[in-house]
Amino acid sequence: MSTALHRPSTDGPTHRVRLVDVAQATGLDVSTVSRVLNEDPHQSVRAETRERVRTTARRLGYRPNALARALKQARTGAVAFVVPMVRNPIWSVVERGALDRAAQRGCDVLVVSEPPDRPRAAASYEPMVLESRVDGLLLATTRRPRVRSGAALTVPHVYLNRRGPHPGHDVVMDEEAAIALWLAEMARQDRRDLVLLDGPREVDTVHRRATAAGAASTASGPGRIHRVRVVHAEATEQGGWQATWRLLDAGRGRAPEGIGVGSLPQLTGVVAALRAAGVAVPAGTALVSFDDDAVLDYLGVPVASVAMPLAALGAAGVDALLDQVGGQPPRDVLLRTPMSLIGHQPARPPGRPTPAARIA
Amino acid sequence: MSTALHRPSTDGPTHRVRLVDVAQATGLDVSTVSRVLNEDPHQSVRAETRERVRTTARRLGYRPNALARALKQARTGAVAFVVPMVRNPIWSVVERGALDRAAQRGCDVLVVSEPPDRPRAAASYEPMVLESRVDGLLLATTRRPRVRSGAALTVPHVYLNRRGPHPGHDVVMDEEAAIALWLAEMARQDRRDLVLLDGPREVDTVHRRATAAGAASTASGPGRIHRVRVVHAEATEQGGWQATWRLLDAGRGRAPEGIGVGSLPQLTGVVAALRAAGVAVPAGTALVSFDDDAVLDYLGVPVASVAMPLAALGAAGVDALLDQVGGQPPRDVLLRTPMSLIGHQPARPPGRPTPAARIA
DNA sequence: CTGTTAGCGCTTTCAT
DNA sequence: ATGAAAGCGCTAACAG
Repeated sequence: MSTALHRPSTDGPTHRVRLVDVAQATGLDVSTVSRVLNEDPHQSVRAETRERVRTTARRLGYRPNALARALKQARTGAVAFVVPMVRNPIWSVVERGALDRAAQRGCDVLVVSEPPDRPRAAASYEPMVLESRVDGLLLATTRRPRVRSGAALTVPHVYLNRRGPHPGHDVVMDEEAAIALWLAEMARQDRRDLVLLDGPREVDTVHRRATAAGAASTASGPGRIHRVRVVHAEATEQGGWQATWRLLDAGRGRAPEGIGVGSLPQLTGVVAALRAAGVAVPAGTALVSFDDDAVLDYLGVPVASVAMPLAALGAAGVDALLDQVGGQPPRDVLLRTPMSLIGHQPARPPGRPTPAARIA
Repeated sequence: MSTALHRPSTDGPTHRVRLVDVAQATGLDVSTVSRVLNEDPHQSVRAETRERVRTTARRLGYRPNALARALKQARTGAVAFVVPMVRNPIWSVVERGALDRAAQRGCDVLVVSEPPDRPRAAASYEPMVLESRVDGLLLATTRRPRVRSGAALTVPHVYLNRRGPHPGHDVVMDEEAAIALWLAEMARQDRRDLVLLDGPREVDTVHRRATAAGAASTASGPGRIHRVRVVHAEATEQGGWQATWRLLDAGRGRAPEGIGVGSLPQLTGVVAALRAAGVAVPAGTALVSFDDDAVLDYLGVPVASVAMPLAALGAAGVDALLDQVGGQPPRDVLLRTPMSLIGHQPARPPGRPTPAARIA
């Protein structure tokens, strides 16, 4: 009794409230209650009844059992988003875009993180669908899906930010345009000895950027880039650090006039190495990051970045996947969102005159 | 026919394989098949039958329907891990620890990311359990659970790395010990003017570190720290940057002898500010991070870090939660894993003599 | 050792 | 406008 005093009238349910409980409380049949609560379009229910059901359900704190509903409807209303568990912050932006779009479309997203040291084949996630845990797969696996890796997946799926072994399931951004943007800016600055420093070739985005950069390198001519070397390294601070030193050694201390960097952790390593080697940025070497992030303002040197449409990528992936789940034939998606090069100046001490103000 | 030629004999199922399909194929009853496949301890099934079932199930590619099983057993075998969607990489380590332990205990983890700009109350995740999506909640919400925020959750749950409004549900690390470790080292180096630069007070870990630091500050005496100021700022690069400049302004250019930094993004901002201000690290100001990460080797200056038992935290959270789900009474957990202070020297150019080698 | 049966909570067709 | 009943795929108590 003393405890009861402290409890609200809508008491925490010892056993969960089921549809039948609502039916009982209102004196109606479960089917009627179900129709009301699901706002069945074919319904013809008296407004008074409808109100009574709604009120009672709310009072009892009724929550539909997702399991039973999914079992009956043969659809879970959820998709899995397989994402590499990396320190690179870009994925949280993609995830955010996917979550928001999925919420709009009344669907849950289960994020499945894949440890990079234990990469799994895309097919190993198929059981999640076969076991009715989710309706489809949004695949951004660490390991690049190999063309010859056997049969296509038999469940609804989309490869996000990478191309799968078979056409019709890829949602990707325009990496070639990103490379072109970088090269155009370098050409404008009359920088001709360039390096693309990126992750392992096995990553599909890297592969596409490297191919685009290589093609640009061979297509020399008036006003064209003369030389773009592609360097692969681990997508870590250490990878960027070591690769930069290798470049400096190979150039006998002469740094490339421009480096495009494929990932944020690598960029940290590159900046550290150039600073340690005494290379001026951007005077000696101009840096461009293919990821955009708040940290770019705090590297101590000016860098530019290509702002890729990451949130749109996540949203497009959800759209493509849910369309497949809904029975539409799969299709490839190339995001053509216009991109731009963003300059990042090192942050300035607050409350102090900026250089511009000083001049004025 | 031409397509059939290219398909393996274990064809992709147009309709999923159910238990009844396996039963039919073996000529047995579904209950028998179920017993075999679940390795029912009470089972007494002929070894030959058992083998036949297993073989057939594998051949047909049978996968149990998780929905039906969970519905019947009134248990999903999954827990939700609510984690702030932040750029701080520590959470991926916690997550990893949780995932591994959950896998050991035959349980799935659904990661639910909470956008920091849309913080939600812990109670808003209760429906996930009431709707039978998961069996329990591992809560690392952005917003600190307030003591007066109403009734306790009625479902199995654990607050991870923060304390909840009611005792018995907290799994936390020893933040006080971390602060003590830092202060002891500063005392050893005879540094007496110290600052703890940390996140917003609303974050429980911050609250506990700030309290511990404040207590140490008042307890002065022979060999004790004389002064520890606590400064709160956003847990971003910008937060660390701005707070550092405020400190420098307040000290008329004199930097604190030591700064303890609560989060990695803040540390980046602090290092950038000290570099811009020309403060020598560690000679003028010694930096200690309460997060450990690979990036610490690439900041260009020596820093130390307190290695917190993050993976163990995730594992302990899963243990505590699954015990609750299993019917045991909830309990608080304080991780007493011994911690140590780790020194990070800036990375050195590869293939060049280290200072030690140069001396030798 | 194996089969029969009931039922988890819900949706949906059909009947009234 | 509402109720009755079947059934989603599985497990577990009970029969044989």
